[in-house]
Amino acid sequence: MTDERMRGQDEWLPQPATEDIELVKVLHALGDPVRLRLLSLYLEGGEVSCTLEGVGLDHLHKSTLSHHMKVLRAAGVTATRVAGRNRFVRLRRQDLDGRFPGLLDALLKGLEAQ
Amino acid sequence: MTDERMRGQDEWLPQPATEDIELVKVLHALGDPVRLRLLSLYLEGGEVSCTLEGVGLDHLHKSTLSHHMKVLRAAGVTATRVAGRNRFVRLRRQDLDGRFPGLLDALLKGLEAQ
DNA sequence: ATGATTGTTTGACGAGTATCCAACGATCCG
DNA sequence: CGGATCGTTGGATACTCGTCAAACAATCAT
Repeated sequence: MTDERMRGQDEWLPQPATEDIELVKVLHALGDPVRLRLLSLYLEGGEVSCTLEGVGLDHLHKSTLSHHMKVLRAAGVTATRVAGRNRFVRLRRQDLDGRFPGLLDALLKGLEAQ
Repeated sequence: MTDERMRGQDEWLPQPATEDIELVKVLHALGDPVRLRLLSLYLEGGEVSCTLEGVGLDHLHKSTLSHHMKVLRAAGVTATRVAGRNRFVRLRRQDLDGRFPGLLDALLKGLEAQ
């Protein structure tokens, strides 16, 4: 099932509907150093372009990062808006907070603590 | 580094010290259906024997479950006390709550919601 | 149009992992 | 002692996954 609420606004990459987000898939998606680093970027708020520089992920090939972003999107963690050549990624904070209350806040605190 | 606080009491299987518990390893350990099911058992409180019946994991070989329990222990999620032939597993709730405040609570709520 | 930019897709490869099975070690019980 | 119980370990196998490289598609700029 695909989320339909954003129809007619912009173009978005496919993502699971809110009610289809599964905890085990979210945890699996975040149980990787690269994707957890991406999460910490997204947690800072706003939209993030796929072009990443100086965030400690320069050693990775662009296709590798594209793969990781797809995993996060498929798990329901992020939403990706398509604007021309660019993709802007943001956290699905409202959806995640509604489905797993306190999870993102705990992860944010945990990431800061380390 | 190994946690030394429990010396002289009982025999425990090796586990990482509290300050060595890493968020990404915890998330990776829990990003698996079997281990997340185990977590939900441990979250109910008390110690749980390794003998599991009627909890929806009967289809797995005992060595497979032993492997999953080892992963949880190595990630710092659980502690295992050895008493004779038996092993009693419990959550390291205090350690995890101290290191990642709110994480276990959010996971518990998330598991109940599903 | 031509070329540069941005990101995805596909294939390949090595590393990791989930599972079962068999064997083992340790422990408890007659 | 001898057998049963509880759990771990090692090997084998199939599958998943992280990474890179090359090709591709779409868009923007000149």
